[in-house]
Formats: sequence, C-alpha cells, structure tokens
Amino acid sequence: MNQRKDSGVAAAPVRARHAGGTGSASERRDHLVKLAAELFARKGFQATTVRQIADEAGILSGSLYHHFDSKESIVDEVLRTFLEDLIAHYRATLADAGDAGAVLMEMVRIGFHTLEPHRAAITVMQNDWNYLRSLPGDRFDYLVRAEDEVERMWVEQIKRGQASGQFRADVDPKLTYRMIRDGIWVAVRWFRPGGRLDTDALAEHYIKVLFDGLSTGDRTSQRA
Amino acid sequence: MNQRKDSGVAAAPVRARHAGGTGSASERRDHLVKLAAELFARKGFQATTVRQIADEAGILSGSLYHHFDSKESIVDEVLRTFLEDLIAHYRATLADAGDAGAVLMEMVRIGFHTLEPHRAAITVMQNDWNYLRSLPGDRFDYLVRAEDEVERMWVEQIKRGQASGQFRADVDPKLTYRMIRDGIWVAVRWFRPGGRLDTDALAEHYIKVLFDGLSTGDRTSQRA
Amino acid sequence: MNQRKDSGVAAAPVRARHAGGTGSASERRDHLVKLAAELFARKGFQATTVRQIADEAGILSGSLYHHFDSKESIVDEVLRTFLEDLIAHYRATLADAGDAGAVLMEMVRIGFHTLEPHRAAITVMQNDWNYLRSLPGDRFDYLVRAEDEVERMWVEQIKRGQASGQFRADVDPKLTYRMIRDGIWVAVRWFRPGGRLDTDALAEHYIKVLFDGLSTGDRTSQRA
Amino acid sequence: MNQRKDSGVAAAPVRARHAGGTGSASERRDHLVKLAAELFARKGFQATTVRQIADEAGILSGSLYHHFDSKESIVDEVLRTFLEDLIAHYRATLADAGDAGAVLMEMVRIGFHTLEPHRAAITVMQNDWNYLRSLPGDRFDYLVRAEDEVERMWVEQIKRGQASGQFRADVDPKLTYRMIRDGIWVAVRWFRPGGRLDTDALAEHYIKVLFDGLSTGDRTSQRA
DNA sequence: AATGAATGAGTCTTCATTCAT
DNA sequence: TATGAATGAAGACTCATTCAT
Repeated sequence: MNQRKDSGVAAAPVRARHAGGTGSASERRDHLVKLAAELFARKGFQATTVRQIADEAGILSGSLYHHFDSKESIVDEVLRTFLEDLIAHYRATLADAGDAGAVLMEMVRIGFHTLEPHRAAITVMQNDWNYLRSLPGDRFDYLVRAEDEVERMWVEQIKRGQASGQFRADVDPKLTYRMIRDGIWVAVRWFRPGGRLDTDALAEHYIKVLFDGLSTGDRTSQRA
Repeated sequence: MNQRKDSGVAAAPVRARHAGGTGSASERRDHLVKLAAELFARKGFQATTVRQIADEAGILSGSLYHHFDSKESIVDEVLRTFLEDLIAHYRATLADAGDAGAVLMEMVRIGFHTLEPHRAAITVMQNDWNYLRSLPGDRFDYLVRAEDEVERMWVEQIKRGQASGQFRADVDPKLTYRMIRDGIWVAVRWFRPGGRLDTDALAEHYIKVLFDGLSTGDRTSQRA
Repeated sequence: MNQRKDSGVAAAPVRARHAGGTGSASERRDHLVKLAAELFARKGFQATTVRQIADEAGILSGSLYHHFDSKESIVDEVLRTFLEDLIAHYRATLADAGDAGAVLMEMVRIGFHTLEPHRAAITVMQNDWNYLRSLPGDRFDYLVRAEDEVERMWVEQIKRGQASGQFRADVDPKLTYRMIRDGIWVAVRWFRPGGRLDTDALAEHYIKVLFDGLSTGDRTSQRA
Repeated sequence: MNQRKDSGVAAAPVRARHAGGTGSASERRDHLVKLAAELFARKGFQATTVRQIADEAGILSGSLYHHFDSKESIVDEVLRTFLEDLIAHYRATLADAGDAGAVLMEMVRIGFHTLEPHRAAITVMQNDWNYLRSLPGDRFDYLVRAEDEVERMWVEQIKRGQASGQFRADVDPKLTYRMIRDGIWVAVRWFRPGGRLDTDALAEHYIKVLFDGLSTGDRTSQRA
C-alpha cells in the first residue's frame, strides 16, 4: 500500500497524482515527504536519520515504513516531484514558441521561480547527486535522464538564437547552458525567502547580466 | 602528537610548510590527504569511510590514526590548504592593482585555474559545506571567515568598477559576486582535465559572457 | 474471543469440529490455516511473516488477528490437526489387531498416506520442531506428548513381532522405530504429488526394503 | 582480511586450509564458527542472533564483523566445511574400490561417523536448507551441487550392486539412496554423544536392517 | 609506523501486534 | 470483519575510534 513508482520523469501536470480517495492518506504522505525534504536539504541525505524524520513527524521511526519502503524512496519522491514539475513547465514554455531570446529568458525565470517551492529538492540534488548516483541499482538513473532532457531543451534554444543572429556565435552552447543552469541552481545555497530580493528580482538581475554583460562599453573583454 | 591546527586561514604561500624535518613523514601525510580528498570528492565526506582511505593507501584503517587524529582533521587539511592557496593568489593580484576590469578578469582566471589542482577540495566544499558547518564545535568556522574575506575582495572590485564607470551601475555588487563565484566553482561538477576545453578556455569563455553578455544587439534584456 | 485451545492431542476424527455455527466463519478460518501452512512449509515458520499470510489471503495483516490471536496459534492449529488425524488412524489400526507384521506394515502405509494431505504440517514439524519447542511457555508441549504416544505404539508392535519370532531379535526396538519413522517423514522433503511415484508405491517400496533388506543373498551384512 | 570463499565444495583433505601464519588468528575464527554452529543447530539459523553468538564468545556483536562479513558467511563456513569433509571421505572410499556391498556399507559408516563431529552442521543443513536456498543470490548454490554429487556416488554403487546380482533388482536406486541418506542424517535429531549407543553401534544396526531386513523368514513383505 | 582485534554508539529496517474507525 | 496507521522491540550491520602488541 505504500509504493509509487513511475517509469520515468513524465510531463503530466504534476499535482494530479493521488487521484481519488479521501485525499487524507496522500496528504499525510506528502506531509512526511515535505518534512524529510527539509531535513535532507539542511543536513544532507546521509546525515539525516530516519529517526529525525520520524521525530519531526511525531511518530516512531519504524512507522515511517508504513508509508515508504526505504529512506531512499523518500528522496526519490522529493526529487521526482521536483523534476516532473520543472520539466512540465519547460515543455509548456517551449510549446508556446516565441523567439529564442524570449524563450530563454522565460526558462531562466522558470528556474528562479522553482527556487522557492522546490528549495529543498534543489539543494538535495546538488549536494547529494554524486552519492545518490553512486548507489547500486538503477533507482536514480532518471536523474541523469532528466538532466539530459533539460540540457537538450536549453542547448536547442541557444543554438536557435545563434542561428537567427540573436545570440553571439562565438560562445559554446553547451558550455553556456551549464553556466546558466549552475548559476541559477546554486543560488539555492544562499537564497532565503523573505530576504532583500525575491526570486523575480533575482531572475531579472540574472537576465540583465547574462544577456548584456557587466560592462558599460562594448566588448570590454577583448582588451584582456 | 602529530596534528596541526591553525586558527585561521593564513596567507603564506602554502607549499612552504612541512619544510625541515624528515620530509618523508610529511610527504606520506600529504599523500594520504590527497588520497582522502579524491575519495571525499567522489563519494562525499560522510560516505567515505576511513577504511576506504586506508585501503587506498594500502594500510589498515587504525593506522591512519598515527597521522591524523580524526576523519574530520583530514578534510580540515584538505579545505584549509585550498583556501590558503586561493586567498594567497587573490591577495597577490590585488596588490598589483590595475583597473577594476582587469583585476576582476584576473580573479576569474584565478578561480578557473584552481579548478584543476584543487578539484577535490572545491567539490568537497560545495557538497559537504552544509554538513561540515553543522558539526558541533567551531572547527570549521574558518570556512565562513574565508568565504567572507573572499567576498569582500570581489565586492570591492565590482564597486570600484561601478564607481569608475567601467561596470554598469544597475547591478547589485554582492549578488553579482555570488553569480560569478557560483558560475566558476560549479564548473567543478562537470569539468574533467583533458576534456574538450582546458581551464584557460573556460575562463576566457566565461569572461566573454560575463562582461559583454550573450546578446549581439544592445540591451536585449530590456525587451522582456 | 475466537481461539481454540485444547489441552492435548485428542483422538476424535478431526474434521468433525467446526460443525454447527455459521459454517462460513470456520471455513474462512480453515482456509487461512491452510494458506499459512503452505507458507510455513515453504519458507519456515519464522521466515514467514504474517503479512505474507495476509497477502495470500487478500487481506491486511492486522485483519488476521480477528481470526487468530497470534502467529503461533496458527502453526499450533496446523500441527494439532495433523497429529490428531495421525493418531486417530494409528489407534484405529491397532484396534483391528492382526499379527505384528501386518500391523507394522499398515502403520507404515498410514505414515506414507499422510504425506500428501499433511505435507505442509509434516514439513513444519521437521524444520521448526527445535524452534517451536524452544519457545517460552508450555504451548507446544503437546508435540512431545504426541511423539511419545506414537513411539509407544510402534515400539510395542516391534516388540510383539520379536516375541512372536516374526521379527529378528537382534535389533533394538526403539532404534528401529526411529529409523522407520524418520525414513517415512523425511520423504516429505522430496516427495511431490504427481511425480514418478505415488505414496502407495513409496510405501510398498519402503516395506520391501524394511522387511527383507537390500541384499539378495542371506545375512549379507555379517560379512563386514 | 576476513573473507574466505572457495569456488566450490572441493575434495582436498579438509583440515589443510589455514596454512601458514601463527594459526592463532584462524583458531579464533574457527572457534567462533564452532560456537555459532552450536547455536544455529540448537535454535535454528534465523532464530540465532548475532548478539547471541557474540555473547557466547564474550565480545560485542559488532566485533564479529571483524571476522566475518555477515551472519550468512558464518553458516556458509559451517556447511562448507562439513560438505568438504564428507565428500573427501566418500571419494577416498570409492577410490579403494571393493565390491558394491562393501563400498555401500562403508559409505553408511562414513555417514554415521560424521554425526558426532559435524552434528551441528548436519542439523543446520536439515532444518535450514529451505531457508538458505531461498536466499537471494547464488551464495548457497553449492549446497545443491554437493547434494547432487553425493547422490551420484550412492546411486552408482547401488546400481553396480544390482548389476552384479548382489542387491535385489526390484528396488529403485534413487529412491533407495534417499531413504538411506535420510535415515542416517535424521538420526542427528535424537542422537546424543555419550548415550546408550555410539555411532559405530548405530551404523552396524542400520546396516543390519538395511541389508537383511527386519524379518526372520524370507520375503515377508510379499504377504501383504 | 603499523597491525588487528575490539568497542560502542548508531543506522536502516523488519515485524508481530494493537486499536480507533 | 476489515482497514490503515501506528507501536515497540528487536535485528543485522556499519564505522570512527582505541589500544596492546
């Protein structure tokens, strides 16, 4: 009664899952996932014990296994939910077309907008990626699959912008994608909701520098 | 008996330390630190067991305790060495003055150039930062102190560039610094020595986008 | 509320019990016992979880406790039913008298004929005897009592046969009984209904060797 | 430093293994195996906890893992040692040839003679065979391989005796083998060293009945 | 310097059982 | 009767660390 396993990271509108039922069962479950995600983000997946998760939920550690069949399956759910949501948004944006520049900006915004609702998941992905991938079995292979799909989306847009003359041709698309991606996600390390800047401001600031550069003059870097 | 504990992250040119003495003892020690750093980077600090480190060195785990008094003291040495080296380079660059743009470019280059020699340390810092900081005691407080010092250096240069009109004034210095810093360090995740691009190329690529932006036209981002 | 606990292993023809009542309730119960017995036989009593039993029955593990008050009480019922049936048959045979040889042969046949209907119970008795007997309390003391009664029956017939000159006098009755008993029951390990030999054939084969020996000549074993 | 894994159940003179060294390390190990075997035999493999084994040895349960890498690897060693010893003896006997009857008697004697030194192992094999075989992986496949080899040896001799007219032709060789095998091994359930009968007496008694039958007259069983 | 045996605290996980609904 | 959430005790195993040799 407690496993959920989808074949891949799908595209469906994410929140439509626990269809039917009182909802109360899956609410409990979601609540536990959320608690766990916070702990995973704060202390790392390994450093978080199932007892801590259970304590946070006010139950005994063994009771967690009524809802999940392992600690791994909890992170699994955390990450899967995030990736499904992210990819669904990307796909929707790409479907709307628009010129490459507009699409790319929108993708940057999507990234920053996930920062708040998925802060924990993003943190876990970054800190525990290597560890999770090193686990035996193919349980977390979807992480790589999802990453690849996202990369394809970004690189495609960058190339399209270069082809149309909108983006400079002398940058490497894949490299540029990585820079952007990392630049966004790493913000999760220091971003705190309610701080000086919200994610909108962050996104616009990032777009400003990314598209137009830090310099006031033109082609500053040539001087180097 | 054989532990080293500095209070802060010093500036002295790092490699000059174990000079004197048998030499062989400290070489052995350095070798062990290097092995451990690789493992920490690959699997994470917690997921790396002292037995794995010892195996790699061809000794038994208990024997490690003749060289270090704890697993923590090993990672301590890894990170400290890196930070000392980095800060020493920054200081040297700042001492040479030059205009803000030139200094900033040089700082970017320093960052990318540490990628190869300090790949392991940088990886550990990123993945295990939260965990190490959460440990009881003040053992890893110097991480924050070092980060603060580095931030001061960068922000100062950015502000200097804005004051002189070299950098646009409508960006947030601190935020910009973080963007740059993250963009550089995160490269450690996918950068592999001997790949398509070396760290020089990475640095120049990064500088190009950072200073002049992705767009060909002017102030593209305003259109959003 | 719904438990049955007899003090000893009775002789009454077993299946006549749950007569009366709704009938359906006790049928359900018997069905559960049968499912459980299969699992106990296949995987061992301890290795079988109540969840597995419940799964097999299509209910949740907690629901089993409406029928039985513990896992032990299930195995108790499995073994008790078998022993009651076996002893009832033995008693019936002994009541019919006949010469010792004929009675012994019939007892051998009874043994082999229980193999199929009570395969699970016999398997459990053999594999989990030690464990069940080691449990605290006197719950499974009847196992020993039943075993003793059976032994008495057999040994009595062997001695009778020796006294009448039908059986050779130079064998130990008790030891011989054990040999026979073991030879029969252990067959449960490899006997599969529907295989090359049915239990009738097994019984006759066994009787042949037991009564006349493996040799063609006379008193082969003296040569050793 | 703590695993031993032979490819199969070999034939080499068994006790020649821990060659070289002070012997003290492997003596400790052997001692632990012996203690564990006793417990496994008395309470069953599953019902025996590693803590009980450790208690018996006067160490903490975790310390056992310095010597073995799992509870399974301990039984593995118990069973492997027994099977190697048994098969080595069988092979030696077969090498000496002799007529089928003599060889078979000797094999029976070998069986009974293992009862005392390998009482624990034999008990474990019988009670926990199903469970061990059901474990995932191929770790205990050698149990079946060894059983097959032993069966081949026995059946071959029985057939040889039938071909030479020494054994009656109207018994099934495989079936007869199983009866004999089980008849011997099951004795482990009630045999206690120092009791009324030693294993020599048991063997001779068994041989008597097996070769010449229980009856005084000839072909008693035909009367049935 | 290194070994190897051991510690002790802690980890994830299992499972028979209970009980309000 | 059955559910489903929870308990609580226990289990195998891990691992940083210690220490006599």
